[in-house]
Amino acid sequence: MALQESEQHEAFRGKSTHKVDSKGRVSIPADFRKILEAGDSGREPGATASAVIVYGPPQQECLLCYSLETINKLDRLIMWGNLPQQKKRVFQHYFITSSVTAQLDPNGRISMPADLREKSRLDVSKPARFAGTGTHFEIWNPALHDAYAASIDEQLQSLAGPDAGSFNISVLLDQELQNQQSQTNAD
Amino acid sequence: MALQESEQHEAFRGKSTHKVDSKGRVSIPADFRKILEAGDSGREPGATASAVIVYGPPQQECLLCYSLETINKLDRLIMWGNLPQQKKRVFQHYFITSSVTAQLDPNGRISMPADLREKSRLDVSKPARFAGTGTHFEIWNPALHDAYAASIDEQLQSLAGPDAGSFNISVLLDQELQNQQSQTNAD
DNA sequence: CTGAAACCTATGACTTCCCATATGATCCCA
DNA sequence: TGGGATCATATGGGAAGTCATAGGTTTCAG
Repeated sequence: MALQESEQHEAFRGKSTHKVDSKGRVSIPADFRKILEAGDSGREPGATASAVIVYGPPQQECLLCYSLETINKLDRLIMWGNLPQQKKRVFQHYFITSSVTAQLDPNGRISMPADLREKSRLDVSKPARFAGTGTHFEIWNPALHDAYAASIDEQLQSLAGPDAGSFNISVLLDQELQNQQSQTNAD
Repeated sequence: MALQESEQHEAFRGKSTHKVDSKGRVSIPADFRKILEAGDSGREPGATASAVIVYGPPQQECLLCYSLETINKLDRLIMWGNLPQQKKRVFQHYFITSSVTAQLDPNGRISMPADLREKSRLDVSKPARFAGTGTHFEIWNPALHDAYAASIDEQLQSLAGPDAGSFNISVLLDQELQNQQSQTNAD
């Protein structure tokens, strides 16, 4: 796989909530900003960093934000990679056609025009939730993201099993690591 | 007498209690700190180490703390590993989205913002319990950790059986080791 | 002439940085 | 062996800086 650990900058991690102001602008969390800056090294000295915002499919009511570095890798994979035609066309449509490049203003904000706000169900003068997911981060309507988080909690319950009295999520993860380990050893 | 002196600083071990100060900062136990430093080898010379704090699921009222080295392994597993979609989403949500990177201050403290303190039911100017659990360590409200310890005692009773007058936990472990042994031999 | 977008500055809240002090453990030398 | 010196650690607080947010002003297109 092309996106590998070697050149990987720090991952987008953590979540926070920021208000969309009356003009539709919103601050990017400072630590995300730093990753975007590191991933846009070719910009003019003194210029602010850019990010690429992907609208995503209709069912998914949030925006996906990538650093330039990461989106360039994806672009290359989509354009020149050895993908099946159908996947290629789908990825092309979402990651290239249905996306915009947004440059941060000097205060570290991006301005979200009406269609972007509509897509993510965000309103002027209302809060927006930023959620880091490693390779990229997402912008959500806080209520929708809370609902998503609740569904994750339920899924965790079912993964943990019925007899999990005071179970610990790291136990699940340790199990998974053991599986990987034994698979690797079996190879 | 020394057990296995060679790789002693691999595992987080032991417990201790430190006060959260009026600004929400708390000292990391010195031996945990050393492990975090060893697990953050890529940092600038002279810079302090970082750790990643995971909020964990709602039922679990404590914080999970990982070294960068360990969390990077987890990140890679989650982002590019061959996990079932559901597990991938659950782990991504907890270990990446519901986590923060915390850099230690020059005195070896981390600062816990209000939401972190809320999650772990810790208060400003009150003590916090640190508990090493091998791969990571946990930060607890001392009273909750005492309750947890009591529940472990009960579980031990039920494992030991009703006739356990003056029984010893090492007996249980020895049984387990025997099981492992005979399984290995059977292969 | 109007509305949207870009630009600049200001401010309060909060976080980080730096230095100071207390307390205990370890070491060393008489 | 005792007693002081030295170091590591835990804790406290003031000052400086960062960040999110709120304005206002300018620019340009339609």
